[in-house]
Amino acid sequence: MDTLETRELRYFVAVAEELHFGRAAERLGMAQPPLSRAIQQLERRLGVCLLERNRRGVRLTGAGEVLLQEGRAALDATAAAARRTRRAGGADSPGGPRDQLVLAVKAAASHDLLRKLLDAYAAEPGSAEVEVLLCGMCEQEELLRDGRADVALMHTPWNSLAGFDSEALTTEGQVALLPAGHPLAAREALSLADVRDVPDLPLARWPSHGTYAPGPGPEIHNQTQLAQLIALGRTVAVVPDSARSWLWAEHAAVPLTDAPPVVTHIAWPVHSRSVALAGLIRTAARL
Amino acid sequence: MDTLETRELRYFVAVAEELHFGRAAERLGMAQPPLSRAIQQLERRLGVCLLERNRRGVRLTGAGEVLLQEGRAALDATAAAARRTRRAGGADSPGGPRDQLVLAVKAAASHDLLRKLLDAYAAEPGSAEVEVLLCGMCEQEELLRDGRADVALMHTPWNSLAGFDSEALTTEGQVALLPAGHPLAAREALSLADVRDVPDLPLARWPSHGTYAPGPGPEIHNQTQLAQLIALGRTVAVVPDSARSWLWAEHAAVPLTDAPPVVTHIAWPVHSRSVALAGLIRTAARL
DNA sequence: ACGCGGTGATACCCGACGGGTATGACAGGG
DNA sequence: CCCTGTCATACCCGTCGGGTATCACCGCGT
Repeated sequence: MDTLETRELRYFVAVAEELHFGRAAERLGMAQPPLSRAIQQLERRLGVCLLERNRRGVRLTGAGEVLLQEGRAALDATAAAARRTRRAGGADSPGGPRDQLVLAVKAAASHDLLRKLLDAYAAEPGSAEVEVLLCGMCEQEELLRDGRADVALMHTPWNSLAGFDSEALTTEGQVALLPAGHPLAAREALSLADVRDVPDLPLARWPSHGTYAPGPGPEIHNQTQLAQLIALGRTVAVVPDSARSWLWAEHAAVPLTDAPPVVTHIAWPVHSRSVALAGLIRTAARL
Repeated sequence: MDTLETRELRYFVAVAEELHFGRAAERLGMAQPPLSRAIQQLERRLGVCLLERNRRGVRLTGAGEVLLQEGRAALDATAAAARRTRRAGGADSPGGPRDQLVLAVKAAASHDLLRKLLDAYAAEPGSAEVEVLLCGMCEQEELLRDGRADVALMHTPWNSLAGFDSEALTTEGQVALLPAGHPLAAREALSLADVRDVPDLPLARWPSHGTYAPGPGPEIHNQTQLAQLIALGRTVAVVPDSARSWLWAEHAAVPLTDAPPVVTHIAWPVHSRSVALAGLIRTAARL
């Protein structure tokens, strides 16, 4: 009577994201009429109007917004349950598959910290196998939530630690990454204001949870692209100190006096009770 | 093919908790054979053995433990989605039902703080209606997770703030609560060691997430019971300073020098995006 | 003004599957 | 030894989820 099925949540999230029954049905691999009916049944069962159907397309009501948010979280949780259970399968029988940990790391970030962590953990007696899952800019949180990863390296202020347990590992400052020939590249230090309004060098824009803030600068998708755009003199970026390890000859890095420090954390889902995970965290904390 | 239905999770959690198909089926309001079949299907779909069936009862495998843990979380998340959506229903239409917040508080704890908070918030312009949900010793976390509450007052070190956003409100010391006539009641201050091994007064035991640690003292379920047992000279307890507001004449409170301080937090689920909630938190932070 | 395209809703049918009842296989205890 | 209690199997049935065909409605073009 009052318990939502994951099927219903999947359907509703698809419709709420597409705002179009036909496209949502296609995405779900089904026909449109049963999808319409399913959403109507869902609305009846909840006793709530979720969608506002104007003859031209669909809009979310307030309750719909809530269900989109909460439904995504619930779907993540069930997906995580399935994945983690599958991975734990057989691990109880002695001689079964070794413990395995999936560690999510932003590609090209914290490279030497990561190497040190992996080396130190591998040297521990009884350590599990660690699979490194290199991901995009802000995906670690999603990967942890839906069970594709067990543990992640995260970087405040870009990642949010909300909803996870975490331990801070290192703190570093930030530098401005400029084309080597640029006048500002000769300075000893810069402030954020200096790099924000350079007329010929618009500040690069990083995605924040899949969307880009508006602005004049180019939209950055990965580190290679950023490096090239800077080398070409098209943009300037604010990056952590450790980025110096991948500087090109055409790059210059100038310390920033007032940029917020970047803290690298190791983070994991609350209530994780795996000995392998505990060992990795202990190793990380000792670095 | 790989997406768990909430029905399957409900069934498995019931079996895993009862460790008995018959009782689980009864609890679920269904017959035992379809339940057996559903669990078998679940195991086949996950490709994992979840239960070890000895002819006498059932035991969880390692994978089963994982699914019990993760499945509970997933069920909480879907229940929360349903509840919060229902509560948000109609709130979007102007003139619809007022915003409502459910605040979970341990019964008899932080009484004056709660009163101040409610008064201050009610005085705010545009404040929502606040329903106070008085709960047992450690239920706030569950209430927040499954959507029965929107926000809670929690007390470290008893409650865990893991998985929630929170803000610290007040810190207080702890006192030993003794029968008025007891020799220790005359002391100016006590240490934890003093109250731990009083031969004639075993330390009362509080439940921690539903279970009691072993020990000689009585198992406490609520504040009234504790007060009476102390007055009867049967036990001694360690409680926050603010408990002084409900002391009886037969009680004596003696400060403890080395007890961990009790911090009262206001906590809420991560990603909450309600203006009413934000207002309540802001009010609390200003107290 | 009229027809056309595109939206979501309705009508109807069918097969899958979730659930019930009856029964079986098997172990432990009086 | 049978009786009790456990979970698994066999079989039946009704519900309901999904597909196809179609409708009702609106905006827009000519």
